Amino acid sequence: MIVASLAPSALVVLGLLDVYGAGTPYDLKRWLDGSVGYFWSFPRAQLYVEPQRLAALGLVEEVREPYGRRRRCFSITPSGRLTLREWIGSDDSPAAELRDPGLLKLFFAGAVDPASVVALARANAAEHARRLTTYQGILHDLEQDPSAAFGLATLRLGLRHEQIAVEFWQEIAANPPRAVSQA
Amino acid sequence: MIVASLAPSALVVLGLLDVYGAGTPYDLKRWLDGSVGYFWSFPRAQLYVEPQRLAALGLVEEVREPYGRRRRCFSITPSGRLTLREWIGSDDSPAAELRDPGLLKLFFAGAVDPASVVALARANAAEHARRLTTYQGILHDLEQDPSAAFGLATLRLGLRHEQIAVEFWQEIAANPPRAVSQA
DNA sequence: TTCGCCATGTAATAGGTTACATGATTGC
DNA sequence: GCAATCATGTAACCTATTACATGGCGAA
Repeated sequence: MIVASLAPSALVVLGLLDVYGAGTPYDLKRWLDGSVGYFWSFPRAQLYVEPQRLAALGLVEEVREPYGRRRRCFSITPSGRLTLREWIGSDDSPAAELRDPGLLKLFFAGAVDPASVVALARANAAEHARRLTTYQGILHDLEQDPSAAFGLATLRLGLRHEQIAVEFWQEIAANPPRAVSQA
Repeated sequence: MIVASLAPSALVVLGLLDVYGAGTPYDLKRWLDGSVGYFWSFPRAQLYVEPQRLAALGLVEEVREPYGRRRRCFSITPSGRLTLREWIGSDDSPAAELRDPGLLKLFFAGAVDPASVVALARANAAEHARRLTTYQGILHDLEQDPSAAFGLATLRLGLRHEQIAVEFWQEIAANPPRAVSQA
């Protein structure tokens, strides 16, 4: 049950190597930024450390260029594939979390003036609209690609999510909540 | 610009003390679990460490029971209130992230058998349905409370979000994606 | 009055983030 | 051949999480 000891970011690395094939930390970064990074990001430095941890566990294999840059190139091992599938099949699953700083601000916005609330809402509406546009672009690309069925599925949830976020913040901007202190 | 040096969880603590008043780490835990914890959680131990960091910065004040349990009770200072408002008004805002382990699994599920995908989808649909019910209960409570306008607003986004998540996973369960490998 | 749960705290560790430092490539 | 950008790596620091250890309090 090695899977229990792995943090989500480790599984992300494993999954990326499984889906996209072998790659350097920089490849991983690009793959991450263009896919799951939209809902589960972490900084680049992780992508140098994490594969080495996985290599120590035998879940990925490191091949280093013998000369020149001596770049590290990682690939998933059979044992790594097994672990990845074990994780996908396991019914352990921590609850999903939204992790939205804007929403956090809104929750605590009872004590700021309404104009600031409106500004907050407008900024968030714009940000989510931008994200929505990005997703529509990706949708267009992925629809061409029959091997991208799973990426497409996750993207569709992202799209709906951004749509309701845009609506939500527009409503807040149009009609900001007013805290009425209890008498 | 002290606000720039504060992690989101620090602001959460500050916000909770602002909204709910003075409290012990355990109070903070209960408040967190019943409100923003649904979309921005962290473990209890943080709630012992974080307030002390904030106290060192002068943003909260610690009063310790002189005898008995010698519990720490924290309250927000005027400087803390200022910082909180500064943060809410600031236009720095990292992008929202979904942080959904189930979605992560789905993204990488191209290589597992369809039955596992269906199981994953059913489990997630059930989990989100449960969460939806929880939110509806909270909605019922908050609607009575005129001072809860901002909590109510964030809750409404949570509700819509859970609704689309339930629909999404039901659709996946009914019609799981099939990866067609490229020829 | 003792058992069990709620509450409280801390220490050690693992994980994530920032910051620094430098090396290759490509376009001009 | 030089500048700009892309790419690579590491180390220090800070944050978050787990694990441990204990204390009080209420119900049987």
